[in-house]
Amino acid sequence: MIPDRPLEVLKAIVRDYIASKEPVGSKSLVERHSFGVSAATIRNDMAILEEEELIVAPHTSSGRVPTDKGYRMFVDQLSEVKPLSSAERAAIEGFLSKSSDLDETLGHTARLLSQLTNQVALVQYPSLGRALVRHIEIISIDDKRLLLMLITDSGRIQQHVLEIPGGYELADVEKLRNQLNDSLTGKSLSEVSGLAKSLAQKSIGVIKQLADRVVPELLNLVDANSQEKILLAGTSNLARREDDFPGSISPVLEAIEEQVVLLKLVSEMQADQHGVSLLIGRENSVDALSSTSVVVSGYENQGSEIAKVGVIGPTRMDYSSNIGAVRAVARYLTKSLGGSA
Amino acid sequence: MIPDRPLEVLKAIVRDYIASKEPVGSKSLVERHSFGVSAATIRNDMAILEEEELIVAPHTSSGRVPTDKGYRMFVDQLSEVKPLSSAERAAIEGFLSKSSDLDETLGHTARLLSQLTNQVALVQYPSLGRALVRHIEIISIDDKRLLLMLITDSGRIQQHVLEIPGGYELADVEKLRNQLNDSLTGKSLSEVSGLAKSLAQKSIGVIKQLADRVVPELLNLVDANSQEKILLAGTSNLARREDDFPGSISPVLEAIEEQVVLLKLVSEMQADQHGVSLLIGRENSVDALSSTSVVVSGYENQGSEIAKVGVIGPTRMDYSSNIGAVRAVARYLTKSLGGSA
DNA sequence: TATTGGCACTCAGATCCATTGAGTGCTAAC
DNA sequence: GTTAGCACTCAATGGATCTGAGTGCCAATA
Repeated sequence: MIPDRPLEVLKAIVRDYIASKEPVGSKSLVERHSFGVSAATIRNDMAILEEEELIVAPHTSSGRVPTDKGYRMFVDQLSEVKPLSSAERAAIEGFLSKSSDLDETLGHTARLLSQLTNQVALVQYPSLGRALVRHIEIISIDDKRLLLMLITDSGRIQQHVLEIPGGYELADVEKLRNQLNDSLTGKSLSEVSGLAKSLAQKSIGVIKQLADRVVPELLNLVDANSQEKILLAGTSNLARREDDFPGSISPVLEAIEEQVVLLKLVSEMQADQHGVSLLIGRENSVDALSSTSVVVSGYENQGSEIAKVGVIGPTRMDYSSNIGAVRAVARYLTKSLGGSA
Repeated sequence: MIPDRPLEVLKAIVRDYIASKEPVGSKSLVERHSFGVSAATIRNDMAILEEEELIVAPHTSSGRVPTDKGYRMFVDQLSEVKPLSSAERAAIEGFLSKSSDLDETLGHTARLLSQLTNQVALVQYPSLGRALVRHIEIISIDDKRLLLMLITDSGRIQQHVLEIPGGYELADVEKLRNQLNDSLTGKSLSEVSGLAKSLAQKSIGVIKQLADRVVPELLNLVDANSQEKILLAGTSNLARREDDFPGSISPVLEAIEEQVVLLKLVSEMQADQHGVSLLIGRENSVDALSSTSVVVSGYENQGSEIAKVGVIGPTRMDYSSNIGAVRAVARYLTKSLGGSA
């Protein structure tokens, strides 16, 4: 267990380091904060912190810098997060209320969050897996092509054009559509596969022919597209923090552009205190991201979490305000989805 | 007019500089290429090129570097572009054939192009303005909500959920939908506005009430969403070329993330030789992009250009292969759209 | 007239060295 | 437990010097 004052010293170090980017030494520490003790005493405290691997010295006889573990202790101690300014709240309200469809809402959210935090924002698309079928539609485009659509309760819409080489009768399409809707509406996507197949088998005649064409495509929509997706915004914010990254930022950018990696990372994160979850530095398993931290929060529709929003930036970030911003945006997003989508 | 040998010298300088990133001097020039003349002669030629502002010396007595004008002359002289390797062709075919809907196709295209060129790829969404209405659909979601959809011949689909506070009759919706389709299908989006409005006016009774609700939203879809959109991929490729940019890359990233700027830039470009259009360095009007070049080509649907694909990278880029890649990808994209979308 | 060898000159970049100063660890005293 | 004092370390800074690739120019050559 770390005694009280050393803990305060750690917090001060983190704050100063975040603000100045310079390793912080005992002297500047006593100058800026009023600990009521001398620099030498602080040095003793710092020795304890170093012993615990909460801080390190980049070179012998230089100031100290927090380690991942140090940041972790810092945020775990964080009792309250910086609330947003009223201007920021207004910005969120204004921004999100404007959007109409899901794509737009999420796009706006990403941009907004990146501006609010000056970090790279990420918005995960609602996972199809947990979603429910709201409606299935089949639209005639011309005499040989149909547009198949799948609409989920999270507002996500998937569509695919399919060719019916032999043409089709409108009435048959209508029938099939009704059958599909009757048996699938309200079901979760994971159930669709089984149900749709058995429906195709039970059909007969012309309808069966159509169904044999349509159902596989429907499954494709569910399947191929339940591959999740993450939206990024504000990549340039990373570049601006360039010197917070050891070599070049390019591997970092590469890693976050790699959807698969990012998705895995994000989906493994479980919300903890403040309804926000974060990974600091090497706490995440992706090597290229070892000097970044990820802050995410879940957003909900109909009371259950459907996906995550968050930011990613250098470990040396302002955790307090980023946590605040991510949490606020997640809440507004939840609200905005509950409203209209 | 520039005499022959000096022109060859220019080409050699551009090529060597692109390959080495070092200012190139007369001596290394005669070593690497067989001009059959001495370094002193080359120096004279270089004096001419410098006179014409095709090359400059970063510092007195250092090698020379091509200017924007020099690059321009170089590409204008370019008689053939580097053809893709068969592996690359195969990659394109394989990649694009997999995609089903427009979103996916364009997403794949962007990733593909960025990998092919090692540059930042950009893909413009088909402009709604020039597109034709293929189909309008109104789908009942629940008893108070409708989903309005607009499908264009380029395969782009816009949708919006709208609330009908008083509820509606399915039959009325059906009627309205038929009316809309009858009068709008096949029309260009720019005509939709007028036609839809007059249709709303001519209607009567319940249908009119519905139309008054639906038509404005339809116009919104056409309007608000005819704001165009550009997809980016491979931003990290820019970061890798870090030192090709004077200060930091961050302003460059910022500029290309700014959709509006990029759209303006791209849409002002007109295809020239090779079916490809390019802006070199300061030829573009965006200040932050003064040390980048943009290579784009149009892609088509139904024989007319609907939008552009391309790459953006440092002026010091391999124009020959990038032009080749962009052109090839644009062609395949055209083909792929013609096929199924 | 175009080409060439020769030569003095320039200047960015590397290398070396001394200086500086923030910061440390330790010890002895309070 | 705290503090003052002190010797020590080492990154960063700023000359000073050296080096070499490359230039521009000129007089000689073909």
